Amino acid sequence: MSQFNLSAFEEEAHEQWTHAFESNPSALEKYYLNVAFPYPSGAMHVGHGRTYIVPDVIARFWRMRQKQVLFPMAFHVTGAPVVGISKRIANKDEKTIRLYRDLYRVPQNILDQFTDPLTIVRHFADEYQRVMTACGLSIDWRRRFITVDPTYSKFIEWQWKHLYDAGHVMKGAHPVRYCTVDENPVGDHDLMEGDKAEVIKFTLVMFRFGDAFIPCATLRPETIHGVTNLWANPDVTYAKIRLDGKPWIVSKEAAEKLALQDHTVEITGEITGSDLVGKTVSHPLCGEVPILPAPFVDPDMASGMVMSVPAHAPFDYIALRDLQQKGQYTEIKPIPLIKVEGYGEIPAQYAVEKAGIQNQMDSRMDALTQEIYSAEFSKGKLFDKYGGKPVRVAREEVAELMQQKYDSVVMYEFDQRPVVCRCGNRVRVKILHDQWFLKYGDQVWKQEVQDHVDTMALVPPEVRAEFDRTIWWLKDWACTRRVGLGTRFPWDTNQLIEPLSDSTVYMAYYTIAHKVREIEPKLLTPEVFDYIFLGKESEDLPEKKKLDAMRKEFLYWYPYDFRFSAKDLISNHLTFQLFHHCTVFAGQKDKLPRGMVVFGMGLLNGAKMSSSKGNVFLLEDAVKEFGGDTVRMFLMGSAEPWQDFDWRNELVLSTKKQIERFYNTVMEIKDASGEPHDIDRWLASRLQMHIAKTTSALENFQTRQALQEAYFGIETDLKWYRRRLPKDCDGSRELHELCSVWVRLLAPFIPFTGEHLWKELAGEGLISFAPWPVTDEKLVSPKIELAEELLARTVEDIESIVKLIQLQPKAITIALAPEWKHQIFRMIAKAEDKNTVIKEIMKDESMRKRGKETTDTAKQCTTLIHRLPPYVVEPLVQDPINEKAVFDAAKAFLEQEFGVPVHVVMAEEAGHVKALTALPFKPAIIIE
RNA sequence: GGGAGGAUAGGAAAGCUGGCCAACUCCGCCGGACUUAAGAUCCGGUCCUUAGUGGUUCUUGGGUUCGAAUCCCAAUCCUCCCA
Repeated sequence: MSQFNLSAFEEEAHEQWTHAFESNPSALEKYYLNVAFPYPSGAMHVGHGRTYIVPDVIARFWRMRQKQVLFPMAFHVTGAPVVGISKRIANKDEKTIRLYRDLYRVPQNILDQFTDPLTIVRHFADEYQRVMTACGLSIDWRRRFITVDPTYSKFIEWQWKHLYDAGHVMKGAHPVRYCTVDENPVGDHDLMEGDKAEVIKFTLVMFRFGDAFIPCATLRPETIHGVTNLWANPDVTYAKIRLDGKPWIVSKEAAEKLALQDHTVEITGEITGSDLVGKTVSHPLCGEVPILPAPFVDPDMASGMVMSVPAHAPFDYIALRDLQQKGQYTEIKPIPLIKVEGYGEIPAQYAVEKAGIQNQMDSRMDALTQEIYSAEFSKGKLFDKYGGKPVRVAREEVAELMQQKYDSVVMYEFDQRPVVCRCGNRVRVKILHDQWFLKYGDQVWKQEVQDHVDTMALVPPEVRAEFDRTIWWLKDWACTRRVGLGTRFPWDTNQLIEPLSDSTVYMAYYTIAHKVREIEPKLLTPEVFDYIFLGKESEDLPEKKKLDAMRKEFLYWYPYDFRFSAKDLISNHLTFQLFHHCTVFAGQKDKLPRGMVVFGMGLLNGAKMSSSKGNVFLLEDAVKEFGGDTVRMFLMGSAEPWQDFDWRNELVLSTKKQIERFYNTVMEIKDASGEPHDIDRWLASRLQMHIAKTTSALENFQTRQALQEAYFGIETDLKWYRRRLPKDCDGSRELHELCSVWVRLLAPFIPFTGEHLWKELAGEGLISFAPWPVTDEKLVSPKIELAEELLARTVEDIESIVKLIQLQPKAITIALAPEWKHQIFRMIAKAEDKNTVIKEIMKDESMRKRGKETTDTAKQCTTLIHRLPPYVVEPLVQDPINEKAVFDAAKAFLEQEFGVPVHVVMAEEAGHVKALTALPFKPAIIIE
């Protein structure tokens, strides 16, 4: 008998699988599923494993259900990250090199070539394919592509033409990080410092100083009425400028920044901070306020001038208090204008005093500012005299008003500093005007998507709410970039299509990916794709024969049936692709996606997997160490796909033992040749149920549930079966059929072991294509199962009693309930009104004669019926079993189990008080 | 801060259209059988208690109900997305 040797099985299977999963249109019904393709910038870890193994299990399942299954894979290489990686490697960045050399184990000679970004993604794309294959993924690799293939770019151009024609692509202005030395926008990877910094939008409130404006930057324009003064840094020399022709006073840094943000700036002079201090400016809405000195004012923050709202800003409150404690400006009082529960009259004062903050240098100031900011934003309301609106509403409205009527302008600034370019220069915010957007904000477009989502199958159902929300929350999306790999933007070839935007309809491209390569890219005009995907005829189409073949593929496969992805992509990619499908296939509802399955995230030993933190376990290592089947079965069995899952090496080991146990069991019993016994009928009946349950679980993507049934369910039954076999009897020859079913049910999960066992069982062809087991109704026998359940429950009861009394039993008597108790049981179980059922029973003379005995039994039966599962009670009512026959038949078994004589008697004949407690389905047990 | 989803015994995880629930299943651990032994396998146990029973449980605190892990409210914590 051949030994369990997973790696040998894997080798065997791989040989037979080469090209086996290449899938072409056929007479069979199709099933097309796909996964969000990977960005191959590093090695695969076990978290990736599950993302691709789940769809593979589903693919294998439907393939065995005799569908024509398409499971393709490609690689997403568009975007900037690898460009950054290659630069860092070129710059000999230690951290990056360590990651690639030590964690991902890239050989030095290849690492040396990683200064070219394409080399990185090509290397890891190959590695992905190798590891995916090692995991047994049944992918049609002919269709593999990467997103910078020239043919793919042509496809993207076609797709974008449709978006553009539909009016969904538009040009606009957009603030970006910008390096004034490189004269280029700056991506994450180009930053030396400040990669977390975000661009935020300030409103500049204009105070009038003589004929000039002094702009103060604020995130809280709604507090304008609470301004008591301005702050200027007395140690700073400010610039007098003409901004768009108007005189302004700002910091020198601000002058430089504003010039990048759509303003013409001309420096006309200087004025020191100390010259400003003590002067007054006129408030845009009301009266005059003074300029006070404040060393904390940073000239490099926004305009370099700050408006002070001491009632609501802790910094302003403290700065003012400090001055007043020196006896200065004592006439200034904070002006509260926002009411917020739990913060007293003057929130900033309340919070500062409650925290016991002494001065501006206190380290808690930032947190306190954030706290007030949040509290007021979420719960605050303006005083009635200022409109009485909630802060979150008023903020927008006031900002709008200030811009419309009071000369306010918007200024963009980073939320943290410094932000420094790799070249060493400071990065600024610049407004670019040739930025292109996808108008996801378009209400009509949203509605189209919503209408379609309503018809889609979403798994698990809970994610529907998140899709719905995302559709309506999406705003216009900046869809072009200047740096990275990708397809050139057709309407501005200096720019590239942004990575999330170029991978939205590629599921359609898969259908033709292997054939479109045969055509020269330059021939792939939009008309060509219009023909392939939309059936639009036009003159002079090249290579018509090939196009027809592709058209045929597309029509056969599309739309896809299910797309699989982790849940983090719901709010971008998964929703984007629906927007794009709705436009590209406008008017062809039958080409829109049918369903999606959304996964949970992966953990490693309870912590988040993260390559940068080194908390990863490479999938390849896992496969080598434990075997492909083991990795698959562990990942599928520990949680359902949509749950987060945790990988723990010590748990995986026991999964391997389980596979081995399965293998050994099958090898042991497959050639059994005994005559069938009664218990074989039970086993066959149970098997039908497991087939049905496994099937329905897989139809619903419940991999764990399916394994539960297919593996443990059958294993448990087999144990009982073998226990129940008469002494010295081997299993019957019917076990061969059970093995055949069992191996097929598990084949989607453990295909390597599956293929090997299939051969051992003399199965035809590859198990990967063998027909999925179907239930045979003829073999289903609820009655046999029920009888067996009665026996098993009784055995359990006997065991628990034997254990409790701690005596060595000499004999066991099983006393069965008399027929009249069965009658009561049935009447109660059937009765709709439990209150009158006793009366009903008492109508019977023979029952009445028994008196209290009857009522007691009725009570006990009521309790018992409650305790028994419906699947037991129901058949007992419909078609009672003959308990005597069951136990008589099992007498030998029971004696063998307990090693003492077993007597089966009717309760009346037992002559023992305990016997009187016998109930239907619950015989009395007397142990001597 | 906004949104979506979670929290179940040592670990993972089912149940969650209210009564089949002391709560499926797997792992771990403990005991027994087999074995020279280990491993594997099989049997049993694994909240407390007990002739097959009863008690206290499903993050915490309230509520609805004859009855709640399951429904409602609040709090705490976790995950993902956006800000």
